[in-house]
Amino acid sequence: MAATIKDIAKKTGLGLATVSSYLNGGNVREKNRILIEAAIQELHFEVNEVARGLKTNRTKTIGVVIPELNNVFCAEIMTEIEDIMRNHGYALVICDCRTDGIRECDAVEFLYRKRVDGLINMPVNLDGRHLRCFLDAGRPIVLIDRRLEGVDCDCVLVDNLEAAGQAVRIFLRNGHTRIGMIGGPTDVFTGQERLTGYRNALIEAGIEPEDRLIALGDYTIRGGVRCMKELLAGNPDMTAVFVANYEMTMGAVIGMNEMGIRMGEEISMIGFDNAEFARACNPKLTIVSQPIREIAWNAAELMLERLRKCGRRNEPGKEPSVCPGRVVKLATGMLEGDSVRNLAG
Amino acid sequence: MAATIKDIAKKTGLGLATVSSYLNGGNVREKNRILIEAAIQELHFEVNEVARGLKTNRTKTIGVVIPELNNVFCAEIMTEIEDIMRNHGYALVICDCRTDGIRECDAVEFLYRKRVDGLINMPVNLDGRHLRCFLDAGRPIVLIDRRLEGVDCDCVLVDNLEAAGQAVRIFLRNGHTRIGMIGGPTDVFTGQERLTGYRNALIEAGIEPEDRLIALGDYTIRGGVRCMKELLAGNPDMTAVFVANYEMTMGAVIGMNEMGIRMGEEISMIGFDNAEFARACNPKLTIVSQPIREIAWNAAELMLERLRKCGRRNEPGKEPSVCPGRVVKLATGMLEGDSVRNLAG
DNA sequence: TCATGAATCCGTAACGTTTCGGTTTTGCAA
DNA sequence: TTGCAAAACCGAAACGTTACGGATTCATGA
Repeated sequence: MAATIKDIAKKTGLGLATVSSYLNGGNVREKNRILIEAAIQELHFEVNEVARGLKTNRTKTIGVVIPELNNVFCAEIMTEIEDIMRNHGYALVICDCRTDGIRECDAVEFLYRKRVDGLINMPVNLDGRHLRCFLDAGRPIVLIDRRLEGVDCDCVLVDNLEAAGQAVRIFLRNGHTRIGMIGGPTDVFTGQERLTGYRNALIEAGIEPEDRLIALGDYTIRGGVRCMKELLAGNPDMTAVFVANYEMTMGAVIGMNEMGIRMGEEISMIGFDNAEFARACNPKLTIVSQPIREIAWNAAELMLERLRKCGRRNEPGKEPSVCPGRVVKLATGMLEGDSVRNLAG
Repeated sequence: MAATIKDIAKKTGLGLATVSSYLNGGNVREKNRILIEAAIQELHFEVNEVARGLKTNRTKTIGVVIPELNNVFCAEIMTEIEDIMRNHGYALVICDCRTDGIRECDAVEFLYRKRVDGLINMPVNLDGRHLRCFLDAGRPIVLIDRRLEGVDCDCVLVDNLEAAGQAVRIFLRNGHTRIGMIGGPTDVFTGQERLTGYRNALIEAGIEPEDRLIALGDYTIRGGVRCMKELLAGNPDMTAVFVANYEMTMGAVIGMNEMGIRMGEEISMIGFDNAEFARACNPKLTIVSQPIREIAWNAAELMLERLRKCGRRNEPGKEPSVCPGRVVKLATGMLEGDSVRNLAG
């Protein structure tokens, strides 16, 4: 039914190879170019990417495994990456592993079998075992948001230490000293880093971090609610709380609401991510904002670069990706609202 | 490098066709089955889906075009659909068109060229012109959330009239009569329907809908803020507002906050979608909730059914998808919070 | 043991590209 | 005009699978 390269070769009287060469940007004599283009028009020819893929061993497709599509941070990054990659002819196959290690393994394996050219992953598993197949095959991997020890690949992170530090210092500047934190799981990279950043900033200011002021959740709304209630119950003297991700920020707000405590008056608060939610809070919530666009741009760029240099079937001799993994670390921002009370004023 | 079907044919001494038959669930003698399985183990063989795709003219991939990934409603549906489709061996290529008609066309064309087996679309364009290529090729389409006049394909909707009606009747039951509405664009299917539902419910209760109580936004947060402020400024007697999608609900809450008006006291409110946001509001927001799981399940099931019956290359004679488009309409729920004040009490 | 139908098996020809190597054509200087 | 390198062209052989039609094998009953 659909026209093939053969048809247009026949129609133009040219050879297969010439047409193919034209399609791939090769040089073709002017009059032949016109001939070919006319034939393509007339027969509505479009190259069969599958056949091409079989021959070139590239699918022009890249896989993505993320913990939760239904999560503004992930979704926003995906939107941006998808845009960039599609402009370069790459389709994005997105797999949501629901923050489950097993599902993550399954997803990676699925994508491997689908022969995606590369993998972008916001990892849930702590070791890189689930990435083995891509690593072994020399297909490029870019990690986002979380680093993985012992896995040599590109990686885009934010400066979590500094993000938490900034938040704590805002509290300090406004006269707060009993500053609580709702942190993430200590076995998650960002959870660790943000907690460390909080601790360091306190110590720098001469304040000894206290365990009773730290509640660790699991990055879920439910966890945020629980943590906030715990902190409130256990620390009547606490005046401020820093929350280390978006879901728990929402949870913390819910928790305060349910306890009948007014944010920004009785308890000051700094949350994380999602400017929209922050604006919707009353009073407006101060948050750490992550540079979504930059994260996405860097991830896409790292991936595209790898794809450009390596990946052909018969790479002559040398291993393709001997170039070691690069790490990009980006700065976060602070979106100031009215949720931090000045104790001096 | 990687083992092919030929290798395992050679290893086992069997023919190509026999191995292929085994791989596709055909019957093979017990001893050969064992032979083949051993060879597959030993050579780490896995079928090349691209080659298979070339031969069968199926990519086991389906395309999705949505207006906004960064939108809880879309994202949640995608998560569910992805899960189901992947369990059936289908990869999801998701394209975000950012609520832009041109981008939507581009995305559909991109997916068509990528030769996805089917298309799931939450359409932005009003006519179905962007779907032409899939329609002509007889590749299945499933629309979500919005119907398209004149396009014959499967479609999963919710009962928007009833959703809006329920909201209005809750207000009425609590003694409200001056009920405002923040609606979507009238050229968007759901926008139309929800507005009609609101109007009908009022008329049914003997109240004449008034234009001054209706503000139309563009389904964005910004729009929600603007509409809420407009309504508040123009209608000092208004006691309740129904908001017709999630983003505008968030906007409306922001708007009220910024005007210093307490939700559930001065103004009662019913929003849309996203139970999490509703819980985070103070007081808890009453919302219309859409049956995400059911929407996703139905869309996936409709798609899978089409894929099962049609699509092979040389369908003998008959057009594959003569079976006309089916429309599934699902009921919404109501998640009651404390944002509707009883004027009688 | 033989015939017989059913169940398996097999070789080969596609599917639509790219690529290898060799051949023809072109443009240009002599 | 001729010579010659460079540019453009070409056919055929892959890439790894499926599917057709015919060949082989099997179990079974006479």
